[in-house]
Amino acid sequence: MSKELADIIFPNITKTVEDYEKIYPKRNLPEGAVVTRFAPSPTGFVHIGSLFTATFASRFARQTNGIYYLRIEDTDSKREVDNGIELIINGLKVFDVKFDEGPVDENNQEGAYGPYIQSQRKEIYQTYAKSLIEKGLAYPCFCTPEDLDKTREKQEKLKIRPGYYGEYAKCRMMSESQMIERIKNGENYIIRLKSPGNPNKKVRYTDLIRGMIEFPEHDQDIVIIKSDGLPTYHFAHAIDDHLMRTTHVIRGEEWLSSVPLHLQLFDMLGFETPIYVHMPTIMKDDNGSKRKISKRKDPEAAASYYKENGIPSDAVTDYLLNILNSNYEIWRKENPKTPSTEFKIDPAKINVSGAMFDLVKLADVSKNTISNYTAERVYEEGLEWAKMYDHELAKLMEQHKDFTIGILNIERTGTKIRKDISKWSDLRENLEYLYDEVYLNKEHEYEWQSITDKEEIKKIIEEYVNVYDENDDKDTWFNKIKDVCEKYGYAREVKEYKKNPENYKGHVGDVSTVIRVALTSRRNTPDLYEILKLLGKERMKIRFSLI
RNA sequence: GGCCCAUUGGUCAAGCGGUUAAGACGCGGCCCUCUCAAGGCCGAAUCAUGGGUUCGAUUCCCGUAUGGGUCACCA
Repeated sequence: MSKELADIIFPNITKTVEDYEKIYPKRNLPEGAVVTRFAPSPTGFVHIGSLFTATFASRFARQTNGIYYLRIEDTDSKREVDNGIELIINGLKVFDVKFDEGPVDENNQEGAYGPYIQSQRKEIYQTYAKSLIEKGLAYPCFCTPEDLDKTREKQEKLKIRPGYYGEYAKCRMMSESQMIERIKNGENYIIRLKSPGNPNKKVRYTDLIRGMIEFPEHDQDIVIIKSDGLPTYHFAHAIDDHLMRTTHVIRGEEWLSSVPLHLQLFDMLGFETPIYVHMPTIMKDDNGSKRKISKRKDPEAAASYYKENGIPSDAVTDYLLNILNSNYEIWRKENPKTPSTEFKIDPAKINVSGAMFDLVKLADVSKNTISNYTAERVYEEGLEWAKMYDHELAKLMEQHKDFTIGILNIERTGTKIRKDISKWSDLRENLEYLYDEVYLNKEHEYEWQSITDKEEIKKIIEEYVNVYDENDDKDTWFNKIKDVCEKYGYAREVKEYKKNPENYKGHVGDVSTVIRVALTSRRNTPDLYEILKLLGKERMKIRFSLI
């Protein structure tokens, strides 16, 4: 019936929808396998919310032995960026999100359901658009942007729902011969869907996370093919997800309200509808009010922020998993060293309302993550970070590799693990004062505590130098400090001092602090015995001589 | 504004008609301890609100408020 019109609009389309059904057959996958995808615009920027969604989607596919693929949605040429595809792939790889199919770099793609770049699928979309026109389910629209603005203004004035529908869908009413004539005259046009929806009727669908949702039917004649011949998101979504045999459409909550349209599209195209999964939006606390975490205002909205700030990607993943399924935290506590991929995500446990992104909590998660690393791993990852963001530190770490690993290994083995690093940028504070070239070339403010008298300090130090032996074991070492205490009128035990404070000038803690501060100029350090052993007696003496 | 979604401590949240309303982060205190970090113990702090339904509502229903999303030839 509308074959003539369809042929005039798409004269070069020779394949049919049946051809494509054959080219992209149903996937042969085990029962329950989830086929899903990551479908970004190639802006190169990976948003924390996208990472959240991708983390869930990739694991969900993996745990069902399904497929996770990448599809690039580049139907808006205005938004593209150089190397956009690689930036996305690499940006996600860092967080252990990998694809089974899709583009692998700017020029290559893998998988049997491609091309996976929408701009390369123009003919496919047009084939389906042509078929819709043939069936009288779509039509060309000649309205200019100005025309559209005018109707919108009119609708706003009248306080009625804006849009291209009902009596406002002017071109829908046009006769076919008139359409053909205007096309032949060379007028510009786009293709619109002839929506059969009735807004007084309801559509229902069940979201995997949200349960049943009811909407009025969609009745707008939305654009499916733009004037550049490329499809709009909605049209491409229906066709691609059908042809790529997607079982689950996992995407951000912002798409929720277009579900009625998508359902309609699948129906008109004769496709089976996928299962929809709308992920909650990650929010940000902005002076007491809640808002969507934003690329423009919040640096932490970029997935790359965490790398720059020295937060291990494992920690970010752990935190994200934490807001994804709150039972993850308990699992993690019971399985501190198991790869997080072993955790079975339950989509039903995903919270519907968007979580406020909490950098403080992230720091805690990260602290635990790092505490489970070996000293070597801390060294390697820390160095990798420092090479990018703290060159001076990187140089020191490289020059003193074994020494640095030694420091990092203090209180890292056994049952009582030290947890004082939550990000690689903490490393400078933790290491710097132990490198001689930094320490020896600096004026120091000594943070003496209870014993502040210079003469007394010198006396203690001198005596300590006399008794210290690098070969002592920890007990012997500590007993020698206690001997110094006794000699100068300090209690050997803190408890003893607390019982009879009038009998002593102080206790072993005070004396230890003197040694610690004389050695490092600071009050807080890891285990003194270990530090002394790493530094050795000679360097100890040099440091003491500075006070 | 229309439509849709949500609402348990400051934050993440368990809960799914009867509970002293878990747990984690953060905060405060104590303990442990050579300092700090950690760890242990304790504490302050929560069911937005008004109606129903019910013997009984945090839980079910309706309204209100608040927050969020969405209404393009952007995705």
